[in-house]
Amino acid sequence: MPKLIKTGTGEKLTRQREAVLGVIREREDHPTANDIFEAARRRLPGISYATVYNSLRFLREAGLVHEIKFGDSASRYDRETDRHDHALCSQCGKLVDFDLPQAAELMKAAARRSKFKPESVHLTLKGVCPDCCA
Amino acid sequence: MPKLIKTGTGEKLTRQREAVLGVIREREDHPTANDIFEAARRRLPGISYATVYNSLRFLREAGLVHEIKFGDSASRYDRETDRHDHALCSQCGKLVDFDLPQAAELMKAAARRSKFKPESVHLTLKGVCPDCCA
DNA sequence: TTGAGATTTAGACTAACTCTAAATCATAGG
DNA sequence: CCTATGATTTAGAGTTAGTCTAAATCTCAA
Repeated sequence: MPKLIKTGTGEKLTRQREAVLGVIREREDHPTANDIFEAARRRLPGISYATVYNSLRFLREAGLVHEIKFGDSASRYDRETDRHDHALCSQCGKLVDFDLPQAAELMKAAARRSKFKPESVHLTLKGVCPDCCA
Repeated sequence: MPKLIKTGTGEKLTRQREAVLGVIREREDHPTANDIFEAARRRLPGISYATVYNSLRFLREAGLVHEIKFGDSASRYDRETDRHDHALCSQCGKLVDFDLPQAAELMKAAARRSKFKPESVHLTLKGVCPDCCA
């Protein structure tokens, strides 16, 4: 069902990789590698920690999952692979996806200012989420 | 000379903290904690690794330095404490500061989309720096 | 001069990965 | 059906960046 973008010899969507992808796809939130390891172990009891990391790298390079790195603590993984931005709640730590429609112009403006040849932009909003505001 | 923003009992700009601040202030680039440790040791030979980290936390909380965390590898420190954005070269890894004048509106737009009460925005451009472009 | 609190120090510890080498698996050729 | 070649997985050791701890040292007001 999932289309592999990545080609090259011997890069298959194995049982383990499928389990990891399944875990990420069925979750609404943004699990860490460790969360994924625990959930994947429920589907495939023998799966190892290293394999989860290997699978995450494979899936990321294949464009099937998106890795979010804030410097704080562990990377989080996201089933949403289209370009988008993140809002991080300063109270509860919740991470929410959103998309800024003006992203393309934004990238151009940032490129003009920095003199870089642009490849991608990512915006992070820090603030208080609706739940914590209430 | 540096104004302490942070007050509260017993939070002094000690010799060690001043050395750390001095290292950051005299550099054009964005050193890691380890770079800072090595440079600070040249000024204050006995300074310990832990003290550099303690000082960096102190200086950050006092608003005297800015910490940049990309998920990749170590945090970097920046003498520029005003709000600004970063461009990261995908070829050579160089990190450059720039400022987007429309940041305030941007924050509002992001807040609208995400429904968060905004506190700060940060934008990261990935691309190729002028040196690598040439 | 003293002593209470702040700060520094060395080094142990931790979290989050990454690496390694041996075992296992998948499959194309015989 | 066998086999062997390369890809993949595994357990566990290693690494990196940073935090913690407890003892030593410093500072300064009383």
